[in-house]
Amino acid sequence: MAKVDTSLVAHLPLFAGVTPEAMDEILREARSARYPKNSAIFEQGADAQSFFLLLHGHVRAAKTTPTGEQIVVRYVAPGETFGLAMAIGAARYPATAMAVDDSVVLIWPNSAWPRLVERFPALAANTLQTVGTRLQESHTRILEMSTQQVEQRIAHALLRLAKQSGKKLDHGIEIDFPISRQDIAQMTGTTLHTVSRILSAWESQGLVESGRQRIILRDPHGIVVLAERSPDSGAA
Amino acid sequence: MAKVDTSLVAHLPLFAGVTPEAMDEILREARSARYPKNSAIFEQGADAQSFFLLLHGHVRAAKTTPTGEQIVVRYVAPGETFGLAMAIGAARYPATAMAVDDSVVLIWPNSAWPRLVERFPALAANTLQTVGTRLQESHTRILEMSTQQVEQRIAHALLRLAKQSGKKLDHGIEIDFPISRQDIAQMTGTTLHTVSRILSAWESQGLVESGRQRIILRDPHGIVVLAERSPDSGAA
DNA sequence: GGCCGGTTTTGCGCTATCGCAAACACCAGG
DNA sequence: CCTGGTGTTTGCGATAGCGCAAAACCGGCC
Repeated sequence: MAKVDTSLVAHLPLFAGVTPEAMDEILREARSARYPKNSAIFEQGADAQSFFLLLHGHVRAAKTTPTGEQIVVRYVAPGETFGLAMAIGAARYPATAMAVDDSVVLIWPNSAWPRLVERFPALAANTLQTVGTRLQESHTRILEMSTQQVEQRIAHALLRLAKQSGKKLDHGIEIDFPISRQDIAQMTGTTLHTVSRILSAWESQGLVESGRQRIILRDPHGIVVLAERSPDSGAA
Repeated sequence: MAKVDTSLVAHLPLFAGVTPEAMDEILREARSARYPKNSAIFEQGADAQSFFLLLHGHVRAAKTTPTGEQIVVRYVAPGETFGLAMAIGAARYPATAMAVDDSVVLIWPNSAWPRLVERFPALAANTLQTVGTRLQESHTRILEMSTQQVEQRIAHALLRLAKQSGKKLDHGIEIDFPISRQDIAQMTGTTLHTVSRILSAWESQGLVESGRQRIILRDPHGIVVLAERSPDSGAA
């Protein structure tokens, strides 16, 4: 089994307050694995047997309805945990995780969690913090879906993606993994058609530049303005 | 300070795995307080100084936008915790909590949390579980808002309220606290007008009976059917 | 270098739902 | 018993965004 370099992950929020020796012990329980682009890491409804820490790449967590519609729960960036089903008391994964880029993850068996938490209570506290933050983000998303129109929701979604996984360019910010109109629609509760229309409009205003599964925010500040615009103060 | 009876709260999920002596110690750090109907317990944005456990009554947690719109994050039922801002690493309350009925709560100062968690690690684990469950519920809500129409969302919302806080009647289930059309609108991302129209329609079909801040599900199963109906399979 | 499949764009009608406004009902208080 | 006020019902446009369908595009692969 590949040895994981402690220094690469010790600074992550998950391990705040954990000593280097403890890190060794924690990492000894993990194995690492590589998932190629577009491969599934786990499926919604499957027995939750492991939890994960993303080292490289990007992972999309999506939830599917009985009728087949999907929403994107979130995009996982390097350094973030995912698949914490058992930590929160679920026997099955509530969503599907798929690598949207070639990705490398650390994998712990669920059985290790109770032992780790007992030896390193900071892990539970850190995880609680993380999950709490995600809960708040979910509430914010609900608030947006309830009170804002599609254009504003898309603006917020892109800004968040840019902050989380944006690559600074000379002029603008590029979202650093492949993302389609459909994906954005599934993040904002709309359809790919509407997303396409809005991005086209933005492109003609010089706010963004985009193509096949690729988006560059050319005028982030202009998009912030859009995002905060009240529903009626529309354009001419 | 009023002494809290251990036996009343020891069975709650929050205290799973905590010994009776430990319970004493935990409860010694709390005080209890009574909030009359329609009084605020804490306000969104205020310094988070305490966390809460609801003993009696019902509390509404709501989030407000800069422009004044509100959504209901959740209704808190007896036995549930709320205002856990600090446990999840927030310095300020992300929502406003208001008693919708005369309510009694236990209050711990935030400063007690680190100490309690250190002495009773089960608390952190239990809280993680709770927060995780709420996170999943939030995702479900986002999924519903993204994929279902208003009527189905209202159906789901009422069914959840009935499960959480329903009082069984001879014929039907009554939601056991005052709730307005506006409240339901704020739970489902619609307007009180639309809620009113839909409830009126349901009433004429004998599915519900409702009045001023009062709702009785007369045919819960019929509402389940509505909730699960696919978007197009509409009525005649 | 041409072909294939997924992605994006765009037109067009449709409708669920909003938004406003007015009329009502009901409970609480005096 | 009357009255004020909050919550509810309902009518009637207005419209944002959906849904379908078709065409254009783009990139990688053979």
